[in-house]
Amino acid sequence: MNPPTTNFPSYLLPSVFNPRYHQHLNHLNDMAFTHTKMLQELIEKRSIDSSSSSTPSSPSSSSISPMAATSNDSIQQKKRSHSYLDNNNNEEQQQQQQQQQQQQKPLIKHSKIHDDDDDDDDDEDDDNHFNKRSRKQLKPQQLLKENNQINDDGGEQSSSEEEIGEVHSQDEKQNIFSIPQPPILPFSPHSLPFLTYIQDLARTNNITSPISMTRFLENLQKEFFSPVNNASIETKRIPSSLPPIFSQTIHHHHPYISQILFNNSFINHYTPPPPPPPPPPPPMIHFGNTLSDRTFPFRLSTPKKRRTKVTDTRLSPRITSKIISHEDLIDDDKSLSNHSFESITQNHHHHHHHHHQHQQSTIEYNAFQTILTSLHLRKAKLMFFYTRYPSSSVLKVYFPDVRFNKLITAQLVKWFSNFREFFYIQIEKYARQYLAEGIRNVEDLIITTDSDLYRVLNLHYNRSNQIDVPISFRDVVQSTLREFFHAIQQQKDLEPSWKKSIYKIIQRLDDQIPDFFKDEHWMHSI
DNA sequence: TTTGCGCCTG
DNA sequence: CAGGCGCAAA
Repeated sequence: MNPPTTNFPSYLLPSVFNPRYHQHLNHLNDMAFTHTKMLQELIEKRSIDSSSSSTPSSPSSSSISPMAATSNDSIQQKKRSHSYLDNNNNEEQQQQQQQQQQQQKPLIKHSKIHDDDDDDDDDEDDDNHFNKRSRKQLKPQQLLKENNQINDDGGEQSSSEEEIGEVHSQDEKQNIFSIPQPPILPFSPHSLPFLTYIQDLARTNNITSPISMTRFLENLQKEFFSPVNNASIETKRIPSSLPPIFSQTIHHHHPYISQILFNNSFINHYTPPPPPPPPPPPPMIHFGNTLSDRTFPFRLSTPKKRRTKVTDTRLSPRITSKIISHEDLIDDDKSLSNHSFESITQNHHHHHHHHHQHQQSTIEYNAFQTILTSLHLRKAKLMFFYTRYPSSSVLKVYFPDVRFNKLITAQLVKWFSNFREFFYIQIEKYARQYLAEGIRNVEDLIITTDSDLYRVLNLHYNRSNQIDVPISFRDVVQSTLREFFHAIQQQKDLEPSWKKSIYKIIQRLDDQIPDFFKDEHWMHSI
């Protein structure tokens, strides 16, 4: 099993031509620059500190409350029953009935005949849809049965276990010597905040003792690896052969550092990746050997249990199950910046008044949100007035205070998916309603800001009603309504995925999101 | 085989 | 809103 050095795996070749690959590389590049710089500074600082200041007196091994302070402010989950009138089959019967029972709804505009004003949420069953059958329209595929989901997980776990498994064989690197300095790396502008963030962290936490440094770096490491959006896939392929040029810096240092440095070179030179060696990953190795870290139980042998509930919002599409299997990666993704460093200080029995200071600085760090708050949710809802189908890149731009990782991105995407779902369901409901009322032409469907449909939508995406709903949204609603109306009228809804075409049309109606959405101050004002 | 998306459910 | 699931494009 000698690792071939010259020919790189063929499966990597096609990906080079993938646009996303370049995009990904760019991002990885930025990350690598930042990490390199940060870690170099940290290393310097550590060497200085550890040499000058003797080891801290109190090992304080016991009683580390890992993160007892997980706040669970759960976002209020309101459940509403979306009833769903689906009266496609017997149009005649229904029309008769419905007209009898609710012929009073005259036109689209100003149809607040609804006895009530308050029950915006559940007004969906105002009209009796006796035929409300389950939403599930039998898909043709369902004939294929679902008996085989056993094999499903079998392939999953096998596929991606080593996201960070590349740490290994530092022996190779140790053999080399004599390289002066790591290359000066261009500084990525948008990584600046993160860098300062780390610097502040180290400074504020008074990283003077080796042990605290160790923990600091460990946390750092986890923080780095977890958020690597999409990057980990590539990263894990990076082989062990480390260019000599970096060896001095990293030699006898934490594997992560060498990894970062190597990534850097990899990205910079676009070196074709050598074959991926099967790295038996010791996920986290102690930082030096002189340290008394043998004693600290931090999380070297955590039993890897999957977290049941995270602080607040969380989501995991199927990928999560994979990621979670390496859970240490994302484990404290959300709480890391908040709690872990606090716990460090606490571990030293320094429950002093400094605590207050630490908390304050913690708040500052949160300039980089690692979780999505209810504020973000509201903001996302408002963005929905402009964009129904935001790309992930757009989301990144308009949530500058959020440090994106796979889960965050997935969660945001899921939010908009849910927004759309509600949006379309409401519109479909009204379309059927209007159709049942006897409206014939789509031209008669006119949405105003007073329309019930519009009001319902506005209520859900703009509760406080304190924001500016763009006029364009009205047009979108109207267009969507007409599309649904027309489709239903043409009995298109009997076809399997008849909504698909509508979605495509609506997708083109996305507007530009105003820039003030990027302003954090503005966000906090809503 | 791996992502992304839509549907459904709680 | 979040989790799960299945299909299908990549």
